[in-house]
Amino acid sequence: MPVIKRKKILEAAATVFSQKGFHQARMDEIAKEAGVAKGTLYYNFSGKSKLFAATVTEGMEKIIGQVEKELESDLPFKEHLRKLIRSNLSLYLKYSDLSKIVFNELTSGIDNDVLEEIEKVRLRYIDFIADLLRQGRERGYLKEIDTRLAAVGIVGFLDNLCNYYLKNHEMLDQETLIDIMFSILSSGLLAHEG
Amino acid sequence: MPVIKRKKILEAAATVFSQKGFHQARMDEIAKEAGVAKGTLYYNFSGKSKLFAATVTEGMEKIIGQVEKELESDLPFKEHLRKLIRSNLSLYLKYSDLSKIVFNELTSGIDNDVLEEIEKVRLRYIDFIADLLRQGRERGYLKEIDTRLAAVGIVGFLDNLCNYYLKNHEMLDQETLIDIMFSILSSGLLAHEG
Amino acid sequence: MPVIKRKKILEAAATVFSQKGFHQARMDEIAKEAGVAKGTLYYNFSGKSKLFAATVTEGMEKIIGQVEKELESDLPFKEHLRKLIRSNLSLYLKYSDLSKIVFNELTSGIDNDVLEEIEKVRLRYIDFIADLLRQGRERGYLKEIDTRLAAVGIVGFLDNLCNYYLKNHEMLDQETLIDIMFSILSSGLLAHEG
Amino acid sequence: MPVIKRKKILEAAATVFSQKGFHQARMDEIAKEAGVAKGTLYYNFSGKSKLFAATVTEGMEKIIGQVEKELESDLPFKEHLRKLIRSNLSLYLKYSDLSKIVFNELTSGIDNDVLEEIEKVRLRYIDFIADLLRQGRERGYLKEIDTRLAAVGIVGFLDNLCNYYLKNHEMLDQETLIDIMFSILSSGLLAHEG
DNA sequence: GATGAATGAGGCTTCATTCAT
DNA sequence: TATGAATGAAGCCTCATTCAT
Repeated sequence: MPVIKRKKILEAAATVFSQKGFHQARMDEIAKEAGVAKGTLYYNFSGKSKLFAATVTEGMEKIIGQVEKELESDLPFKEHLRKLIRSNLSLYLKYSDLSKIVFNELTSGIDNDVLEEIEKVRLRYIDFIADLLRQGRERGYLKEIDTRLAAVGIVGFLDNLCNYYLKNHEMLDQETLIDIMFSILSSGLLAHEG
Repeated sequence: MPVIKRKKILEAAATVFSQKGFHQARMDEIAKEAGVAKGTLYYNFSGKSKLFAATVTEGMEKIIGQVEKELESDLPFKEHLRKLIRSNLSLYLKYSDLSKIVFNELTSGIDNDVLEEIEKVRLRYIDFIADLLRQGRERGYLKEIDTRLAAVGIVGFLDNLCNYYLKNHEMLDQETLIDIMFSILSSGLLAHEG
Repeated sequence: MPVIKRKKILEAAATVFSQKGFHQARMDEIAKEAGVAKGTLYYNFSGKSKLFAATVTEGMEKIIGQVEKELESDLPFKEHLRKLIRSNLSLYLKYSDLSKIVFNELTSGIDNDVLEEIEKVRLRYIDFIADLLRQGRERGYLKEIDTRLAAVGIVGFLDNLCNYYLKNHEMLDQETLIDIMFSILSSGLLAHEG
Repeated sequence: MPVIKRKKILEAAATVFSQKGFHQARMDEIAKEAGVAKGTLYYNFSGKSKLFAATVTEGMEKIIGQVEKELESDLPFKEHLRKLIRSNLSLYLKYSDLSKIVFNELTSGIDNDVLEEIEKVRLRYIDFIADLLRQGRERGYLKEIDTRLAAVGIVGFLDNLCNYYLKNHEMLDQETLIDIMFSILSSGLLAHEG
């Protein structure tokens, strides 16, 4: 009920989980970060796994929602693609904590049902992109390829590069990065197709 | 000296680490899997982190070596790219244990020097690909792009798709997957360039 | 807060540490002796070394406090000296556990900061005695000697004899022992000085 | 048989045991210090405890022998006492390693038979001093006191001060220390006896 | 005689979870 | 609702000892 306290906890959890990863994150630390007693975590969430699941899903839902919103407009497909890349990058940087969890913390040792829940969020994002591609394909802008597979590849491609940028941002201009990502994804690596 | 015992341990470690992840892997289990006493692990490696590091680096060196060997021939660049994709996939499937570690287990909580060692292996692979691209670019087959960045993106792209294939291989033909990966990487998503 | 539980733990620790010494004392055994779970030890003290330090310092503070109290009165110096000897003996016997630790367990292998803390308590006792001597010297009852050094010697003298008495008390009357200790310390070994 | 190897091991053991104490000394380290393989320790001594016992007893026998030799002459008792003090100090400083063991490492956790063996050496030294005193007493130089008890006290007195000197030798002249020790032991603390 | 790789019992410590208040 | 003291299972690691060579 006290939605504020729940939010405080989830924010603290996001911070700690992303800094330490699931297994290294300590309930103690999350409680301290949230400014509540450890018991309170258990009063609001049934255990560590469930707190983790809530953190990830609620966080990701918010992010996906933002990407969707930013892509609502009715632009030509190429612009859509560029915008997706830009949004993905800026949100990755903004919520790098959460992103790292979703894309790197899928190791086992987490309750299976929790893992599945997280996988579901991942898939929601992939399907959202697949949908984007499908729309483009239906209008003829896109090759005739399996859009789900393409989306999987794109997410890996973007994720790896965003992560690389995060670690090396001093050596790399953001717009340049976006240009490169767009160039490869739209027309590939080869010098000229023909 | 008994290189065989060392190898047995590293193989067992690769199995367990990839199944459980670093933090959930138990030294007990690795010892049992290797058929040695727990103390033997510590006699040969100074601790869990170091065993992990050895597992990953020695394993990856082997894999990278294999990819390099398979790509030694003097094919046209497009064929080289296709071969890279094919090798990457087959080795990913063959050594999926190790691959999962390197690409997913870079969470914190591992000794920093170990993490750096692993990162070094990752970079070796990326630089190997970047080199491949540079050769292609120098002969004019490739766009004028930052080859390091392209390599980072490609690795993420391939890794995500290989991993997806691993989980869904019943729904997907291997050659089809290779075709799609090649198509996107070589000429992008767009229907026609120009 | 539950000062009672803390006290229970410290008492159990004093017992076990003095019976087994620092390195041979087992946290398991201390917990059992205290009637708490092993985790409770760690909830109240950050580790074995810190528990040891607390046991020693808190125990010794109490003992030193008692000696000081018993010597508060304004007796002539010779009576003071005799009283010191008597108090030292009776407290050594009463808290032989603790005494053995402080005077015999200063071996290495204990955290250095803990060793220093213990050394500090030892010095407090030595300085207390040195002070006693200084007062006597100022009033002319005592030789003109370095009181700190004398105190160090006295403590060793008393400690060794108390310990000897502890092991051989059936062969030795307590008052006789006090007389001997007093005799040597006050007028030395020689038959007649002059 | 190879008395040289045995000696090398015992010297290494003395070094390591005195630096680390019995429980913290590692057989590995002793072997390394001695320049032999670990198995060789077990080939020559049946275990850690026995090696410790041999180290202490053989070492102490040597030291006691030296003190006895230095006191062989037929000096007046007072000179004898002063010489004892001087020898005790110089040997303590020379073999501080061993001394620390004998006087501080009598914690339990060592095999009981080994402890008894060490205690026996301690007593030999105490009895040697008691003998010295008895001779003096018989010639009328000494008070009519229990010489065994006096010896126990003297050993504690000297040991504590030697140890103090060892830690604070920069602040203290050796001859001054000997004077003080002699003064207190011979004529006590009081200003004038009468 | 000598070696050192291998062992495994046993220690310290962590931390998710519980529950009386 | 909220707390935080208490728990104890479980993990990493050490090291004296053994034994095949």
